[in-house]
Amino acid sequence: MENRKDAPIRQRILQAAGEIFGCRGFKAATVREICRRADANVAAVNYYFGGKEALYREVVRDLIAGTFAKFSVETANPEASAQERLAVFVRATLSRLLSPGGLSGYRGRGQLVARELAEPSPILDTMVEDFIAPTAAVLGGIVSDLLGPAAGPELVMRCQVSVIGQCFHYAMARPVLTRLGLVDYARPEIVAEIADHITRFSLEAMVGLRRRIESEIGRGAGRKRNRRNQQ
Amino acid sequence: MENRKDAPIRQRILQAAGEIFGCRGFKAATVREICRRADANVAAVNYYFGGKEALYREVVRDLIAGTFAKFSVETANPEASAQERLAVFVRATLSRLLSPGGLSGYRGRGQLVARELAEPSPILDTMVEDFIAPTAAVLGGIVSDLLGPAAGPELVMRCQVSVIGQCFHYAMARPVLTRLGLVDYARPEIVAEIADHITRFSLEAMVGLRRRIESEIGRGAGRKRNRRNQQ
Amino acid sequence: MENRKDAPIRQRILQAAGEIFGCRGFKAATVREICRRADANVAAVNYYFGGKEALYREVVRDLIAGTFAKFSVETANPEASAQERLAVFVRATLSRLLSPGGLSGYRGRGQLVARELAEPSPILDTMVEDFIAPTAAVLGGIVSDLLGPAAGPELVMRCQVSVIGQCFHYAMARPVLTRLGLVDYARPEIVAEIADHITRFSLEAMVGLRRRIESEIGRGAGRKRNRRNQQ
Amino acid sequence: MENRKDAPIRQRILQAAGEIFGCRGFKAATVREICRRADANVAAVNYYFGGKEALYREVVRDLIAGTFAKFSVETANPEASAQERLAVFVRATLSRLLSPGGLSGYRGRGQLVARELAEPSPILDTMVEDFIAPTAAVLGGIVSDLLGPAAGPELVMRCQVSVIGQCFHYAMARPVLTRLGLVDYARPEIVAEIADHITRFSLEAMVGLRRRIESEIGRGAGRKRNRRNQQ
DNA sequence: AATGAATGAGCCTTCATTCAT
DNA sequence: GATGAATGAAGGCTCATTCAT
Repeated sequence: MENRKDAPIRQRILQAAGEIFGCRGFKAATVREICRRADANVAAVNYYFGGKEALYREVVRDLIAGTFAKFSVETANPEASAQERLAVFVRATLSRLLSPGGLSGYRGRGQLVARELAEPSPILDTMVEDFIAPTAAVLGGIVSDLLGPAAGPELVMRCQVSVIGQCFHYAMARPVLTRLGLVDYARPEIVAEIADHITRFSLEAMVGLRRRIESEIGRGAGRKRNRRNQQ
Repeated sequence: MENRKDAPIRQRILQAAGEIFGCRGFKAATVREICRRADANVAAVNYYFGGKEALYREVVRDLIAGTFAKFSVETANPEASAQERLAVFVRATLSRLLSPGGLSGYRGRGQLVARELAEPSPILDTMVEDFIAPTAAVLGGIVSDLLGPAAGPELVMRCQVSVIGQCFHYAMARPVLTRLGLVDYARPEIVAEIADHITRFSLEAMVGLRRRIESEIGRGAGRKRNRRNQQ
Repeated sequence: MENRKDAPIRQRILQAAGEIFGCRGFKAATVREICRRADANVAAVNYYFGGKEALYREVVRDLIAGTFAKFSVETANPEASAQERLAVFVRATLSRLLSPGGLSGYRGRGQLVARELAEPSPILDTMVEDFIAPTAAVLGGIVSDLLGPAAGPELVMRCQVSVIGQCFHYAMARPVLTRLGLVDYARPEIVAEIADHITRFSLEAMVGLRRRIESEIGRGAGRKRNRRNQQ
Repeated sequence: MENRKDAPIRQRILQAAGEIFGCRGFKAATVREICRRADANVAAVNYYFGGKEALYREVVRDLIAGTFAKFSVETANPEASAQERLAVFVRATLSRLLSPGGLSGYRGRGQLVARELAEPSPILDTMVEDFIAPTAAVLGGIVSDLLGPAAGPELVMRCQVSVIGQCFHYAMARPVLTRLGLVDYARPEIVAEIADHITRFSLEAMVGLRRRIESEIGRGAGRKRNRRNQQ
C-alpha cells in the first residue's frame, strides 16, 4: 500500500524520507538510501526538493501538519465540561504521538519528531509557532478551568507541562519503556488505556490541587468556602 | 573551568565530546571538531579511546554513571514515609536531568541523553539495565506504597510513567518549553520549584486514585454504594 | 596510446592501476596516485570498482585472462609431436610473460604477476584454478610423452617445474638478470631466442633422462646390460 | 628459542622484522607489529636503526649475507669435476633458498627475498654486486666447463639462467607449486631430492647440447667426431 | 522533465616518527 | 640509554551534489 510504484515520485520520496530520517536521524540518513527505497534516481531529491535539508524540512512539516490536522485536540462541543475537554485533549495528543495514522504511523517516524523536539533546529521555531503553541493554548484553557480562578499562572503552566509530559513520555522514551517491560506498544487498545489513565491521573491531581488552593485561600481570607461550588 | 589547557588531554576530549555529541548527535559530530575544541590532535581520539564510537560510549557511560552517583533517588532514612520518598525521588531525578552537575550540566550534554533515550543504540541496553531499571524499581516501590495494596500492577506501572514522564519532559522538551515561555530554565530555583510541583501533583493524583480504588472495592465488597453518585 | 584522455575513464583507471600496482605492490600503491595518473577523480575507483581491493582483483584478472587468451600454449595440430608441442608451449609461456602484449606489456605490470605469484593473496587461488592449473596440465602431457611411459609421476612433476621455472625466471628475476648483463630485454628477438634455448635445453634433458630410465629398466628387467657403459 | 627475552633488543627486532617483512612486504608491515613481536618499545626501531626503511635494508642484508656465508656454492676441492661442482652449486643454491637455516629459514622470510628480487629497489644493486654476481660467476665457470670450449658466451649465459631458474622457481612460486600439488615442501628430504633432479636434468641437457654443438662443428669443419668422447 | 555519470569535500583511521623525560 | 605519549601526514572511502544529456 505504501510506496506504490505508480504514486508520484515526489510522494514516494517524501514517504521514504520519513522512514529513513526517522530511523537514522538527519545526518546518518543518506539520499541514496532514500532514493533506493523510493525507487527513484539519486538526483531526484535535489531535483524535486532542492537538497537533503530541504527534503527533511518538508518531511517534518508534512508529518506534523498532517498528524495535527487528523487528530483534533478540541471537542466538537465548545460547551463541554473541562473534564471532558481534557479527556479529548489527552486522547488526541496520544493519538498524534502513537496511533498508526500519527507521528509514529510507520516505522521510525515517531522518533523523527522525538529527535526534532530534543534538538533545536531552525525548523523547530516554525513548528512551535504553527502547531505546538495553539495546542498548548488549548490545554492552557482546560487546565485553567480545572484549577479554578484561584490558581496562579505559574501553577497553570506547571500543570500543563505535567499533562503533556505524561503523554510525550510514552512517545519519547518508547525504547526504554519497552525494554523495562512497562508498556506493551503492540496491543491495539494501548492508546486508549494510556489516555484514560493520564486523564484520570491528571484530573485527580488538579481537582486535589484546586481543593487545596481554595481551602488555603479560604483559611487565609476568612470563611468564603462557598467558592468551592463555582468552577 | 571548561577546556582548561592544563587539564589532561583525555579529560579535555571527554568534555568536548560530551558537548559536541550532545549538540550534533553521534553521526553528525566529527572527531575533528571534538579535537579542535579539546585543543588536541585529530589522532588523539583513536589514541586514547580507540575510535569515535568507543569515545561515544565512554562519554555516555561517564555522564550517566557520574550523574546517577551524584544524585541519589533514595532517602537516607529507609523508614521515611512514601510521600517523603517520592519528594526525594522527584527532586533527585530532576536534579539528574537539569542541575548543573547533571546530565545537562554543560551545553548540549542534556540533549545527548535525550537523543540516546529516543534512539535505541546498542549502548542503551546496558544503560537501561545498569542505571534505569534500578531507578525504576525504586519508584515502583514508592508508587506501590502510595496507591495501597488494592492497586493492580497495571496501575502502578502507569503511575510510574506519569511521575517519571513529568520529570523527563522538562529535560526532553527543553527547547520547546523555552520557546513557549512555559519554563525559565535560567532561574536557579527552577529545579526545586518544578520538583515541588511534580511531587504535589503526583501525590494529589495518587492519593485520589487510591481513595477511588478503595471506595470501589468497598462498594463491591460491602454497603457504601451511595458513594457512586459523588465524583 | 597510454592514458589517452579520450579513453573511457574506467579503462584509464584499469591501465594506471596495472602500472602502479605492479611498481609498488598492493599496499604501497595509493588510489590517489592511480587516479592522478588516470586523470580521474579520487572517488572514481570506488565508483567504478567498489574499492581499492576490488580494483586490484580486476586488474590481475584482466591481465592474466587477457594474456592467457592471447597466447595459446597448445598447437593447432593435436597430432603434433611432443617436441613440437613443447616448443609451442615454451614460446607461448615466454610470450605471456615477456612480450609487449603480455604480462609485462607495459611498465611494471610484469612485476604485478611476479608479486602475486610470490605472495599468496586470496585472488591467487582463483588464478591457479582457472589459468595456471590448465596450463600445468598441458605441460604435464607434453613432458609425460617426452619422458615415456617408464617415467614415474614424481619425475614428470619435477621436469614440469624445470621447464616452467626456466621460463619464469626470465620474468621474475628480470631486474637481476638485467643488472648481471645476462639478458638484454631490449632486443626484440629476445623472446624467440630464449624460447629456442629453453626448448632445446629441456628436450636434450628429457631425452637424456628417458634414455637413462629405459636403459635402467632394461638392465633390471632383461639382458641389455651392456647399455650401462654408454653414457 | 627464537625471540628469547634475554636476547639483545636489537637482535630481537631484527628477527621479528625478518618475519613480519617477509609475511607482509615492506609497506604492509608496521613497526608497531614488529616491536610488539620483539617485545620492544615502538620507538626502538627508530632508536636502533634510524627508521623503518633502514631496518628493512639491514634485515635483507643480514639475511642474504648470513645465508650466502652458510651455504657455499663451491666445493672444497678446486680440482673437482664440473659435474661434481654443479651438484654442489645446485644443492647450495637450493639450500640457500629453501632450507631452514636459509632465506626461508623461518616463516615468511623466503618471500622477502622473492619480493626483493622481483622489485628493483636501491638495495638490490648492492645485493647483486656483493652476492649474486660472484655466485653467477661460479656458475658461469661450471657451465662453461660443461659445455666445452665450442660453446659461445650466449649459450653459456642461457644455460646459467636455465640452471638458476630451475632452482629459484621452487622458492619464488612456492605458493603456486603448493596449490598445484607439484611440490610438498613439508618433507625434509625435499631439498636434496630437488637438487638431485635439477643437477641431473641440467647435466643431461648440457651434455646433450655439447654433443650437438661439437658434432655440428665437426660436421661443418670435417670429420672430427671423435671429440664426442672428450668432456 | 528527469537521469546517470562523475566529482570534490570531508570523514575516520592508521602509522612512522618525534620529543620530553 | 631508552621509552611512552603524542602528533602530522596521508590513506581509503562516503556522500550530497552537479551537469550534460
